[in-house]
Amino acid sequence: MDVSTKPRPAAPARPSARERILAAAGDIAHEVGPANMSLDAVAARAGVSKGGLLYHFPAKAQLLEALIVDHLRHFEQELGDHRNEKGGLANILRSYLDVSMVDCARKAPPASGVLAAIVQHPEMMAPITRFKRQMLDRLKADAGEESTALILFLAMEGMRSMKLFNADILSAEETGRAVEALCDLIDSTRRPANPA
Amino acid sequence: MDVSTKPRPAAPARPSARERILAAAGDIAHEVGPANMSLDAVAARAGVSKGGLLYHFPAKAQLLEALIVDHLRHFEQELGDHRNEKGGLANILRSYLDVSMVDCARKAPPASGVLAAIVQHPEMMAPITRFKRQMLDRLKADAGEESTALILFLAMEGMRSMKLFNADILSAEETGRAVEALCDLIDSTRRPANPA
DNA sequence: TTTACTGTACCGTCTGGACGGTAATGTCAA
DNA sequence: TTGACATTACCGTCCAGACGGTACAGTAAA
Repeated sequence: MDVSTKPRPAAPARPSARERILAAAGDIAHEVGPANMSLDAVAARAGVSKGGLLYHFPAKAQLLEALIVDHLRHFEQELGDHRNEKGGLANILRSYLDVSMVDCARKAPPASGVLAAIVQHPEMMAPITRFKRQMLDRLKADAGEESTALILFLAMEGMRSMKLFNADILSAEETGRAVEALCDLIDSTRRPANPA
Repeated sequence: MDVSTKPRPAAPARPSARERILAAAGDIAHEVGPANMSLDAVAARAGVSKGGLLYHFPAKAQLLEALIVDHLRHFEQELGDHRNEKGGLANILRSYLDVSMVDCARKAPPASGVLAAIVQHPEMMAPITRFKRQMLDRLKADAGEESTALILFLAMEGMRSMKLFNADILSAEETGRAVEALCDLIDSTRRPANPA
């Protein structure tokens, strides 16, 4: 009953302004289109003044870059978590597939933020391209056959792009069957677990 | 020697203003980023005054829409041509694969125009989504196994998205091997040619 | 006369971002 | 203990420039 235990009456344990801004940027980009994301709108959505926003991100480009960095780090994090859960036994192909699909099942906003960054500053695609190239190399290293890694990678890029554009083309059933087929592909070309 | 045979001294058989504008839009979108495509820049690149541009496309949204319609019609056209070349014998899966890959091998600008449209007016994604859904249905109808159609579709979406973002992730060799693998997949699950 | 533009001038709106506050919270010497 | 200053984390306003779009007078070919 005593409200005084919570010094701040509203918003218990509210995320930091920075996090709120990043999340708001994704939301706004998703709502008005990635090309039309204005700082005013982001600030308002984040519950921050424009001055406050510019304190955390002195230029729009820096906000956009943060969106990308965040996204990449988040994916890498989830990939690591997934592999640890499986005790490091699962091969990367499967982890990559699972994490990508979980990512795609999420709400669109975060991806829209990344899209906003890319279309406003095409050069920001570079770190993403690098990241994906490394990802592909990791897949190739662990795949029994190169073609398996390539097809899996391409299929996941396809999934991701459909999510990025909010294009719900595949039904849930089709998505499930596609994943199943990719699993079969991975397993059928799996190389001998350990040469020892 | 007589220049008077060509009434216009410069640019022999120059494409129509409309076509030039559409092409210029793609170029500009590619150069400055799909979000930063301004009408002034497009008009200048197309060698048309701003008034001239607005004569053909009274609003920016109409230019963007034309970019999408053009792109879709162009793809459909190429698909038809490809099938006719093969005397209608090639199954759609192969035609779709070939045409998609040719499309991806082209210079990026046209795709950037489409991207510009989508990110500025997300609702313009709808016709593209519809088109792709129909494409997928056609693939499914002709595939021996649904999973083949799904994987091929996803992989091509992946290819297309990498092109869209100018991300040259796969080497030419990898691309070739991926296509080969997809061909094998199509052939290995081909259903009996004709039940008659 | 119509079509297909050119060229210029202009308007209102939006946007990024610069800037000058300010309140709260340290930090530290006297 | 206190006053002086520094730092952090913002707020709110203002402005120059860019952009989409309008208006309109002119022109050259069909």
